[in-house]
Amino acid sequence: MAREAAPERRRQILDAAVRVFARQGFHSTRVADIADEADVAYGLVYHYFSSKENLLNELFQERWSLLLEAIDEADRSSSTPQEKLAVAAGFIIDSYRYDPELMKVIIVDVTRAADSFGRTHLEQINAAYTLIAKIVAEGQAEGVFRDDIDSRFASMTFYGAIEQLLSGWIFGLIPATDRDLDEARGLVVRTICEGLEKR
Amino acid sequence: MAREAAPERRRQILDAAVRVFARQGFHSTRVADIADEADVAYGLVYHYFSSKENLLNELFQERWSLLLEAIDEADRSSSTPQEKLAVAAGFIIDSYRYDPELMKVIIVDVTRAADSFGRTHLEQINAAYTLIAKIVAEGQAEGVFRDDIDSRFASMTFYGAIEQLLSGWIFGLIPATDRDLDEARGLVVRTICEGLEKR
DNA sequence: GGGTACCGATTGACGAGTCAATCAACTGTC
DNA sequence: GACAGTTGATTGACTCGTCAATCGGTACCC
Repeated sequence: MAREAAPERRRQILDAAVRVFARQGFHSTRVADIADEADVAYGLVYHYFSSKENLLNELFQERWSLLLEAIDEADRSSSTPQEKLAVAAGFIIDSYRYDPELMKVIIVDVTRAADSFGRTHLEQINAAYTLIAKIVAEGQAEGVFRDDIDSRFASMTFYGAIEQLLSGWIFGLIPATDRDLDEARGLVVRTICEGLEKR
Repeated sequence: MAREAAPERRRQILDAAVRVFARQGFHSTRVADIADEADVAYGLVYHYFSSKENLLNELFQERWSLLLEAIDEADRSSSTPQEKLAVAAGFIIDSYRYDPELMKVIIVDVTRAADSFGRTHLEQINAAYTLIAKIVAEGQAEGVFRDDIDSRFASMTFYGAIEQLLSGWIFGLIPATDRDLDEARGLVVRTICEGLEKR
């Protein structure tokens, strides 16, 4: 294998890891599988990453930090709380749209298994919930949202609804055409903000 | 170890498995850990169960079949769709209340990793979503629920919201006193049915 | 004595991580 | 512009711990 600039090789391995993790799940992928998928020698994986778990961490951090920024940005630049939530939901759904494999890995292997690895992930994950709770709380302060539902509680509900949609797409339980993804954003937000009942 | 009637021994091992799986996660528990926790010889585990995975399956089936029954029962015996959803939510929340360890195992190790094991679990899991969707669809047919939100979609949202609450409790991200659990049922249902907006 | 509960040492596979060797590209020197 | 020395990328065979599952056996009950 010809020499490459280090950053490219690193990326090549990360990308391969996403594909393999998505296909087999973290626990049943051998680092040999990753090396094969990346077309790289076994040992090289350890030249760039300290362990298999480290590889997963990098993937998670890379995407999750974008998510945190996006939610924060939504809070700062959108007007109504409904719109803020819509932007946040849109970002998550688009993350799935453009890199379903990465989102599958994050949801199935990280988000869920959050305490088998160190508590580091958990703090990051919780940060997202907290940002969403902040949006809800602001909506309540403005008098747009009812205040008999705890903002933290509402934030869990909102995030959970979205994550479940992704799970549905990931496991093939609900249709995931481009059109479905387009509609999903509005549907979650409407469900959570306006409710299922006729008004 | 004295001889026992087979069903008791079996139960003893299942109960131990729940505790260990909940503590360490499925992948990092050794069957020796389960045997120790159950105060039973290593080999006895294989006398009653064909594999470690089989043990997990049994635990899942045992609880999930009750869940399916409960939702079905809710649909048949409650009056309004809101109340049906409340009964379903209540069952899941109470499952956590009375056996948080089992629910942790089911959510963290089964529900999420649903396709690394055979597709069997997935069908069972999907059956629950389908039952909930049925309740929503009936509500729509009665004119109680709006019909511009697909029932299947609404069901994912509803279930996802509840599961996320359990996750929050499991990972210690939101308070889980008895009072919180009591309130949760009404809160999810109100959030999903009535929405966050002031009316 | 036949069947069932129970025991735990042993086996065999598997897979993460190591390491010594090789190789390709620079860097400076004359 | 060639040659030696240096650096760090790349290789993959090997080590070494781990663990699921097996198996040959004993104890007990009918």
